[in-house]
Amino acid sequence: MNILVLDDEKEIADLVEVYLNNENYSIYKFYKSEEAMKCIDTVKLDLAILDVMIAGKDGFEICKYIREKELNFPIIMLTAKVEDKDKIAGLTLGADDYITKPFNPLELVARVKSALRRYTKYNEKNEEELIYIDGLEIKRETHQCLLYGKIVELTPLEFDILLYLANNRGHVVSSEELFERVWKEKYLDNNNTVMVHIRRIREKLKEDKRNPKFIKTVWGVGYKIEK
Amino acid sequence: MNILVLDDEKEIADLVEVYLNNENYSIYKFYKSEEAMKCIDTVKLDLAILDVMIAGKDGFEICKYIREKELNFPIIMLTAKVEDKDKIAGLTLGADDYITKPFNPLELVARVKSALRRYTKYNEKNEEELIYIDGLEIKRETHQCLLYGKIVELTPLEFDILLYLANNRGHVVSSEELFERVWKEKYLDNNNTVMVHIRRIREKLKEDKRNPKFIKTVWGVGYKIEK
DNA sequence: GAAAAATTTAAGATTTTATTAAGATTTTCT
DNA sequence: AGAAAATCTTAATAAAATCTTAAATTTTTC
Repeated sequence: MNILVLDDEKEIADLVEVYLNNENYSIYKFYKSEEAMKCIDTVKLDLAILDVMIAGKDGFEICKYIREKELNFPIIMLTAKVEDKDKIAGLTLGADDYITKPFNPLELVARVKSALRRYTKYNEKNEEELIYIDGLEIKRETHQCLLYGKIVELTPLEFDILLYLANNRGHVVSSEELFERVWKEKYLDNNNTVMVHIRRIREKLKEDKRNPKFIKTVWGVGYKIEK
Repeated sequence: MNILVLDDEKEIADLVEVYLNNENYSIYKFYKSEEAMKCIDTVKLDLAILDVMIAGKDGFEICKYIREKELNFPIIMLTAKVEDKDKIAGLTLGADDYITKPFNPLELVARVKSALRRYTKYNEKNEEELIYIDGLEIKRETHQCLLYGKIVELTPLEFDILLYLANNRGHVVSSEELFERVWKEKYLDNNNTVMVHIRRIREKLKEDKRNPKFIKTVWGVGYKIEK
């Protein structure tokens, strides 16, 4: 697997290289966007990790450039931690995933693997634009959710939580994992906000309290949606 | 759990020590990086808390040194308050988490716990996905257990116990070992809680009381699952 | 058959999850 | 910008499930 890494902070690019090399990926590492562009044109890449803020062409532009060549190419963006989530959302538009600095290298590795898996899967079948689970439709693109054909109005966080569970159906997801994936922040103790959201989602999905059909509780572990 | 604390501000190192001691961690506290390095070489540590700015070798270098020895070792960095978040990103590179001074000691404790949790989880990851024993399926990821294709509802401790026995199938495991591995606490005398759990597992696995098929009693020694 | 070890039982303690509602924050609308 | 509406977080309480304990019982060993 060939992975492009672009970051003008040398330390970060180097670190990423070390960790990904360790997983036996081939790394094409650049500190300047011009060089990266050249690489994009000449090498058969499998994934790109781009710093959003970079001199010259920024990550966003490069992302666009790659997407023009291949629509579903997996791209992970690196961003500095910013309070304004919308700003991040805007900047990382078009990326498959983004990671805020400073990040745990292991998390990066995990996400790289996940993005590659998704990509491979996509090229085999069609990446699930629409998830259908027993009467429940979740449309990723339009951020819509239908229950037996009727629209269920979910708030943004509710939608993200449901989507994450649905994407991982068959697996148990802990509150901690859910929080860190959806909120993209560290989970600290005594935080039952995930639980409250789960409750609201269940309510909106008209779940039977005693025996929920979609989101099941796995005691002591987390939540899951059955396969 | 052994935790290394390195900060040249004596007050801070001492404060961290007090709070972590209170959580029953063993603290190796140093004000100078040279001494800390010696400790790293000689003690089996579980986590390191490093001040970024420190005379001699700085936190970043020590971090690198530790990572060379063990790639995924959990490291938390302490940094002075800096406006530029990118700068922090660079400085704390390679750490799993960072905390800016001044910090709330309770938050530090929470982050320490979180980092240790993640580390333990990571180390558990590289085990068998699915264990199949003569009609019994144990799925680690989904925390599910099937008996002849039918779901057996196990509680968290029950699942962990069964998994431990299954991972060590062919070997006899004493109650004491089971307790210390599953509960991660010291086993004290007159403690038959393991036994009670074994009983409930056997019940759920529909074991023949006289001649259990899965979990066998090895008299005077412990329990085992045949290979 | 007696002693040691293992099992069973069930009640009370503890932990985890669910619910609720109020207050804080963010977004939308004018 | 300011008000209104929607959304999110927090904290307190309730409910449910699980875990521990201790005593009574059975099984195994010698």
